[in-house]
Amino acid sequence: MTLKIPFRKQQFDAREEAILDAVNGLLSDKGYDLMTMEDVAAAVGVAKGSLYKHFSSKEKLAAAVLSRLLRETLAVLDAMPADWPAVRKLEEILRWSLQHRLRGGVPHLPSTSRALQRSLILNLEYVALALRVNKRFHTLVAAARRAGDIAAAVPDDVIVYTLYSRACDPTVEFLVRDGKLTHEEIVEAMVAATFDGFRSHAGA
Amino acid sequence: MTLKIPFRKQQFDAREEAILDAVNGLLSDKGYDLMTMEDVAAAVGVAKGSLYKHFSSKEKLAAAVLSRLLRETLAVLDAMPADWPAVRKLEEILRWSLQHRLRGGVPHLPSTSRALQRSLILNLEYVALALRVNKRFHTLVAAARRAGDIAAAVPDDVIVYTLYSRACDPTVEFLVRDGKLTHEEIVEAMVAATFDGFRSHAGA
DNA sequence: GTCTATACACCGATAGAC
DNA sequence: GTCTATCGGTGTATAGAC
Repeated sequence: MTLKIPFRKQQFDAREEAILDAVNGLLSDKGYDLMTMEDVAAAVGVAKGSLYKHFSSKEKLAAAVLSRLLRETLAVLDAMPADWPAVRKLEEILRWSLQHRLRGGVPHLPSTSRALQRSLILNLEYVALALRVNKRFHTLVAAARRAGDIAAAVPDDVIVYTLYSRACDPTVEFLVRDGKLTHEEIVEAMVAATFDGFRSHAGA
Repeated sequence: MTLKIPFRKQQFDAREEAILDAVNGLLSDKGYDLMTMEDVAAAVGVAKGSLYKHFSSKEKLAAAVLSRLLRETLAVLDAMPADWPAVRKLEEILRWSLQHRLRGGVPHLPSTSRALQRSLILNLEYVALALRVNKRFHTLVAAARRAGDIAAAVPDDVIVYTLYSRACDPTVEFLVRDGKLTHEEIVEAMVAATFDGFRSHAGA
């Protein structure tokens, strides 16, 4: 059997990727509510109506982008050396999230828009991926706690949710806007603040 | 001279307060973009058009609510015992923010809506208040650092911005929704996570 | 000053020509 | 499958009666 892929199909897939990339940028820039289908069409360079031949709704479009992000996250987790301590893995996943966002990626949490949140719950693919990511995070936190690396005062749920929240923390935007710190310094400062806190632990 | 305030004026002011309270609730619930003037009118119990006799636009309305919140914040800062260490004051202001939000208050940061952000920059009263609050925060952080209570790895800006961000951290909503922790436990866990971090500092 | 009614703009989604 | 044109719905803000 021949595996040749028709040219038209290739072109279609390429355009679909371009659409996802455009939505990625717009989503991280203006957010879901303020992003219009016309914005997307203009960014890709096609007519508004044509978008609906690829994605049947604005919600499906956003879900596709966020699902892609979750798959990337799982891939990053899989690529981590098995001998790293769990707490190190948690640190690295936060570091990756922040770096990814500074490169123009979408944050994990779509919590900025109630409308988007509600539609995502109905999206089977997204929910399945989100559950897998969430399970991986919880497993890591539990392992880190068994190893004695996690503070007793901070419950597991707080840690996992905070990891998501940090990925869309507006602090990043403000620091970038100020321009006093490099992207790398921003990432390291936020990782340090998250894992070791504001307080100095030098003295007693 | 008589200081009697006309009845009509009292009624007008009372209604204005009611409007601000309604917007406060809606803003913390659906956010700026999804909140419509009809929502506000329905919550207050007046017609949509009547709102514009009090506030000339939706943006002014939101700015009024957020300005009121900033004034409250300044009042809380003023009410703190002068002999508290600066780091203690920072901790308390975060604690107050989280408690205030759990009681139904609006988060400080309008960072969820680009549209709101842009209009606030043009609002003189709001900007002036925001600058005052920001200055107070920076002064406290500088004092805490001089006292040796702040980690060297975390710049002042990161601390101040994070204090704002924490006040509207979606982690709070998720923890409330899960229902495993009481409001008080949520506040303490987040304060602990923010100031002492995830990592256990028990061992070496 | 509060109401009803409406002007005006925008957006998501669809229809139909090519 | 991509375009142009448009429908239906919604939201801010205003006009005008009372």
